[in-house]
Order: sequence, then C-alpha cells, then structure tokens
Amino acid sequence: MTVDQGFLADCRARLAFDLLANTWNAVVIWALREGAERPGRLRERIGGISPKVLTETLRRLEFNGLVERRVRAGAPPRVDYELTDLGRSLLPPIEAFGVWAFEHGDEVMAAQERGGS
Amino acid sequence: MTVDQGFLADCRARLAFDLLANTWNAVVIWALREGAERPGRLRERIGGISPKVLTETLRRLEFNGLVERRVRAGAPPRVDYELTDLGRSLLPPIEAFGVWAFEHGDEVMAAQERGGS
DNA sequence: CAGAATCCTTTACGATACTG
DNA sequence: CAGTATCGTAAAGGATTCTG
Repeated sequence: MTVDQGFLADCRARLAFDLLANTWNAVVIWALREGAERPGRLRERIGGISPKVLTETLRRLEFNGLVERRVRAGAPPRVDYELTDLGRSLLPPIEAFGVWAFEHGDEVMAAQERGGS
Repeated sequence: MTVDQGFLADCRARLAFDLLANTWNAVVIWALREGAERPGRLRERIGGISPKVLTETLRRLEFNGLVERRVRAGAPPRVDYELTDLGRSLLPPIEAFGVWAFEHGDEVMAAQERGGS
C-alpha cells in the first residue's frame, strides 16, 4: 500500500505517531516482544523506569489495546502483561527504528555535539 | 542485521525512540519528505500546529542533524527547511508506522472506545 | 511572513513512602 | 512484589502579541 498526500490529514496516522509520542511506550512494547512478563522483571530488563511510570505506561498500552493484563490469584501476587495481536503487529515498525538507531545513532550524537558546542 | 537482547541497554536505541517521543517530530519530518518547504506552507500542510511549536520542533530537528535551515536574504523573508541525508534515512521507518496506522488504526480506536465506556 | 517573547495549562516523569 | 498515593520538577504544547 502507498501512503499518499492525505497522510497527515488522516487521524489514524496521527494516532500511530501518538502511540510513540512518549518516552516509554515503545520501550515497554519492545521489552514484551518475547512473551508475557511480570512487572518486576520488566523493570529489570528496561532499567531506569520507576514502578509508577511503568504502571502508567502499561495502563496506557492496555487502554489502547496493545497489551493485556492478566492476574492469577494467590498469596504472592501473580500479575503479568502480554502483547495482544495488535501490540505484536507493532513490533516490526518498532524494530525498524532500532535498526535505524544502530546504523545512524552515532551521526545523531555527532550532530548534538556540534550543536551543543 | 539483527537487533538482539542488548537492544534496550543500547543508548542509541533509546536515542532513536527519543527522536519520536514527542507529538510533532515525526509529523514534521514526514511533511518534509518531498523536499524543502517554507514554514508557512508546512503549517498549512500539517494543520493544528502553532507557529511557536513548529519553530521549536524544527530547531530540535536541526539540533539533531535531521533538518537543515536555509535563509536567503531579501525583502520578504525567504526561509526554508530541508531534510538532511540523515533525516531522509528516517523516512522508511516512519512510513512503516504510517502503513501500520492505516492497517490497524481502527482497532486502536475501537479499544479506546471500550476503555472509555 | 518568519519567529521571538510572554503567559498559561497540562502532563510526563521521577523519588519516595505506603498498602495488601 | 504489585500498585497506589503524594509531592515536585521539567518540559510540551497552545494562544496571543509583537517585531523585522
């Protein structure tokens, strides 16, 4: 399919951009790419995210239908989060950015150095 | 190339996500995909962006080496912005999201409706 | 028309402490 | 360990006005 001139006018395109328009959404989706995870392990894998912000992010992703929350009753709380089919469909575009970062990240950092001097 | 487990730990990956971690960066890059544009026309094409925010966004993109600002002296101010090679290299990943939005945008909106009820 | 200046509101994000 | 509550900061975004 071709993305044409009406691209910016289409609210769905904006919607997709909005899904990535914060620091953590894409990171958390990516951290869930291999399957369900418990919050604690997610925090370990991601690093630098506070419990509160992780919860907020997961709630936001859940609200958008990208993540599913599952609770299994028990003495130690058992909660995990898993990507929905919709969430999984977002992995290839996200990976495209990861690949781009590996290829061009140093150029961006070089530009930032120049601008900061 | 393969994006491996170290993905999240790599600061370049975070850097790439940060480039999209705001409402307008991706939108403006996309609006510049066909070549240099003057700010006025950019605002028309994008819609819903104030002059101030557009300027801020362009400065940010310039700082990151994605956009180049060119001024040509004259009575009526002649300024335009153009993607650098680095900026252009970001178009395919961005388009991947656009395509995703066309294919799955309605699913996201449906999920939001359910969550909002 | 470019864009800087000002003012304002909202929200993301972070740190910490507390509850079940 | 999950997750909420609270507090605080920083930044994004919007509206408006003014200048070259």
